[in-house]
Amino acid sequence: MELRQLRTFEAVVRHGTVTDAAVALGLAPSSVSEQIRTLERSLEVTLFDRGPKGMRLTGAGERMLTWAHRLLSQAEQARREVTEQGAALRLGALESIAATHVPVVLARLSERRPEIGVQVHAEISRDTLLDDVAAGRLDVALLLDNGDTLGALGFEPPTEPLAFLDLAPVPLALVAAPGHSLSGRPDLRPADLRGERLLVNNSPACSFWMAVEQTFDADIERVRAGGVAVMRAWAQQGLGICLLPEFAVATDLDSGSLVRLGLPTPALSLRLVWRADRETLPGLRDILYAASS
Amino acid sequence: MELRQLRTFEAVVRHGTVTDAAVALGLAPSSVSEQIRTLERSLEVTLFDRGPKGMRLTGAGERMLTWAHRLLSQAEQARREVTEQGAALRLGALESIAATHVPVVLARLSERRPEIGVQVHAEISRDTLLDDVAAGRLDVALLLDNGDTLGALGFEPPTEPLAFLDLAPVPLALVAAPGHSLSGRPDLRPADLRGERLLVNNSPACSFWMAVEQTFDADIERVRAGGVAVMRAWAQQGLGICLLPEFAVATDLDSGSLVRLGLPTPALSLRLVWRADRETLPGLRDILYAASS
DNA sequence: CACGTCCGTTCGGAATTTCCGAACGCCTGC
DNA sequence: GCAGGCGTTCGGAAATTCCGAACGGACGTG
Repeated sequence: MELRQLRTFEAVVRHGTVTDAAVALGLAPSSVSEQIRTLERSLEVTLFDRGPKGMRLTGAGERMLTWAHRLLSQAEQARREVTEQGAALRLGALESIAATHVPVVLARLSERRPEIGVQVHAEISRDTLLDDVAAGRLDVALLLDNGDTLGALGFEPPTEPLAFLDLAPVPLALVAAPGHSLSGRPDLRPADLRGERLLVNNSPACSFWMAVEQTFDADIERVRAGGVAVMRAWAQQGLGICLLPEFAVATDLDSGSLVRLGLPTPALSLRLVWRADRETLPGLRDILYAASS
Repeated sequence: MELRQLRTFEAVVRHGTVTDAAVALGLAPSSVSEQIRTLERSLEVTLFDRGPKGMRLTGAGERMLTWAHRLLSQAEQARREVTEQGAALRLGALESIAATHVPVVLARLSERRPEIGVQVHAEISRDTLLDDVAAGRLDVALLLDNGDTLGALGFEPPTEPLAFLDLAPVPLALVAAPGHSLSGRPDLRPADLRGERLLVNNSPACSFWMAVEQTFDADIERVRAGGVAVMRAWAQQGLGICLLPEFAVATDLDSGSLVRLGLPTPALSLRLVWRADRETLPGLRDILYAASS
């Protein structure tokens, strides 16, 4: 598997046919066809269903496309960073918060120290994120945690010395469909939820799931929904209740399509993490200063 | 910039010299040197300071190393995710043979290629089974047929190009109750059965019924029994004769509760079917090899 | 139903890339 | 001064990539 094949693969997906992709790539269709075949053989999977109207992705092809985008994008980022001599600070964030919280941090930093360049990397896995920080591949990471120690939410940080600073609280809300039997009751206790179905997302490693484990006993039924959007939708339809960050459900709470249940929930913190021995890194103290409230 | 160059680059960093990296990579030092030079030219940066003791990273090289690790690691993650989830071969079989023949095929495959995962789907209808193969929802199907072409038994295969391999014969036996007037007579002809009642099962689409149609004239009375078990029971009680796979009546023949009539019967074959254009499917050739006698 | 068009694939051959081995220059240590 | 170890250059071999021609399949049109 080489980047050249991924570019070809991605071009076939984008253009829909080997023939059009070949035109776009400046290659003959047979060359494109052969590259795809070679890639499939090296991976030992079929990436496309061939049809008279062109190429349709298989399930494996869908998964490959996600990776192809990422790898090609990062290869281009690599090229840019390596060739430009600017030492931008490399900030990693989980995809779950990259869209919502990273722009706020960047805006604040840009306002106070506009000369500091920041390069953002979205990661799927917190472990990978922290490993990248520990190994020096990222300068800082932005993630959700709570408590006084790194990992108090329930995950195991790497053994390398990591320091952190909490930038902002991230309140959570336990929400349910309008008219839910528990809505309107203040001072709920976890025991009051006995018999409820608690929607959780895909992964026990997710911050929200960990927050659920901090809040509720194991005997409350967990139902795996997909991501945050699915959880919200199911909650709206009365299929269960769920614990989500307030920012994710603020609109629904305002419009009445969801109601907040009166159970105290743990707050998460937006936490910046870096290697403790890297505080001499140019710009790090600046970002710490600039990014905090 | 290609992944192969990044692997070479990373090896030079790890081993410290072009010469040692070449040994590790199984290449000549000149090949390694040229790959590094080519990479540097494509990025338009110098990645190493050359010295008498080997290669030392420049600043750009340090930055490149971070990316090289990430890209190579993610390429490997991509490979694993794309191939693993697709690795299970989807095998469909009719329920009528799922219990009797599929375990044999799976056991044989597991013995020879234990790393190939198979996901079994039992189907009720052969048409559905073959449609699933034609449409790519199943990788292979296991069914009963005979003759040199798909469908020679009497069914109509889909129009998509399907290939097949016969794995094993499935002999049939024409059986009747002990003491039947035709028992003990060798060299029976179909005409000898005039006046007999021929037990058949529920569906003309069933392989056994189709085998009956291949063997007997339409003027021999058909009596619909239920499934194989019901047919066997009725034959034992002298309610008719029936044509069943030997494996289904072996015990009765041994114990004498049924007797075999001396009429040559067509043999069925246990047939593996797949899309002809899917032979690049990982594991398919392996399963073809492993599953055949 | 025949034909034309568009699709992807195969295959032999040409073009290009990669690799190799030999030769070389540079630097260091003895 | 010399030997050893390093990386580089270069001509040639080997491997890979690409091309064009030919083919078969599917679909749409008359």
